[in-house]
Amino acid sequence: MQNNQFKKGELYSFITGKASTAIARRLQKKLNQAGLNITIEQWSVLYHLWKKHGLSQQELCLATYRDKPSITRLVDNLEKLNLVKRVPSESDRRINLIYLTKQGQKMEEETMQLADQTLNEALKTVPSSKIELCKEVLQIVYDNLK
Amino acid sequence: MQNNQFKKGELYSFITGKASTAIARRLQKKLNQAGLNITIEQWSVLYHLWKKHGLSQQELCLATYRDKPSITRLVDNLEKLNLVKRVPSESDRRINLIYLTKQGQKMEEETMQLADQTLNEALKTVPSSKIELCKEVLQIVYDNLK
DNA sequence: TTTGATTAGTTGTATAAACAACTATATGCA
DNA sequence: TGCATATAGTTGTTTATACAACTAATCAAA
Repeated sequence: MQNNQFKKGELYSFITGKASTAIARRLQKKLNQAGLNITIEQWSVLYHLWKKHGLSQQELCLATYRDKPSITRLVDNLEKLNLVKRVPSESDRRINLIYLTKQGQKMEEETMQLADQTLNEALKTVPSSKIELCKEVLQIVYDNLK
Repeated sequence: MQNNQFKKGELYSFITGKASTAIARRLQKKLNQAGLNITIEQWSVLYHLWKKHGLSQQELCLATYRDKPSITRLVDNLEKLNLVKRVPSESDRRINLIYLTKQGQKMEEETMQLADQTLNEALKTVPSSKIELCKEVLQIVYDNLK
C-alpha cells in the first residue's frame, strides 16, 4: 500500500537531506581551501550567471529556488565582493539585470573544477545507472511538491 | 570513465538538494497550518529526543549533523518554547542532558503524522524499489564525504 | 598530585532563509 | 485617461548555520 511505504524511523534523513548537505559542505571547504572568498549560496547564483548573463533578480529567484529577499541580499553581498553589478533595465525600470564583473567571470573555471571534483568524490563508488535513477527520483519528489 | 559521469549542467540540483529543501518546506508549512509554533530544525531535534530521552547536546550534534553552537541555540529556543529542559548530568558536570517537557512529549504524535503525510505526498508516485535505491545512493554519498 | 590535553558547552560574528510589509513601476481594462 | 491590480525589488525581524575563540570540567600520564 502506497500510503505506508515509509516507516517513521526512516523519515529523518530524507527530510534533512544529509547527503546534499554533505556535498555542499565539501564544496564550501574546497572553496575556502582555494582561498576563494565566497559561500556556496553565492556560488549558486554565479553558476546561473555564468550560464546566462544579465538575468534579473526575479529570474535568479526561479533558478535558485529562493525568495526575493534572499536574492536581494545575495546580490548585495556579491556586489560588495565586486563579483556582480546591478544594471537597471532600460525597458522596465522595476528590473535589475545582474551582470558579472571581470572578477566574477574569472571565477567560473576554478570553481567549476572544484564542483566537479566534489561530485566525483561524492559519487565515485556509485554506478552511473544508479545515479541516473536517483536523480530521477529526486526530480519526481521535487515535482510532486511544487 | 568514472571521472566524468557528471556534466556541469547537472551539478546544481545535487549540490543544492532542491528535493530535500522542498520536503522540508512542505513539512514546515504543515506545521504552521496546524498552528504548531516550531521550525523543522527544532522538530529535527525533538525527533531524536522522542526516540531517546535525555540525550546530551553532543549526542544531538551527532544525531542531527549540526555543530555545537547550532545545538546550543536550538536547545535555547526549544527551552524558551518550554518544549525541553536542560538537566546537568550528575556524573559529569560538563554535560547537559536534554529532556522533553510534557508539552514537548505531546507534540510527537501530531507532528509525526504530518511528517508521514509529507513524505507520502513527496513519494506518492515513486515505486518503493526506486525509493530504496535512492536512499542507498544518498547514504553512499554521505559516507563518501564523511 | 600536578599539569597538559581533551571534551562539553557557550558566545561573538557573518551569512543566509522565511515571512510580512513596504515602495516603485508597469499593465490592463473600463 | 485613470484607477485597480500585478510585478520587481527592498527592508525589518526571527531563526538557523558555520567558524573561531572562549570557559569549565574531566582525564591521563609523569
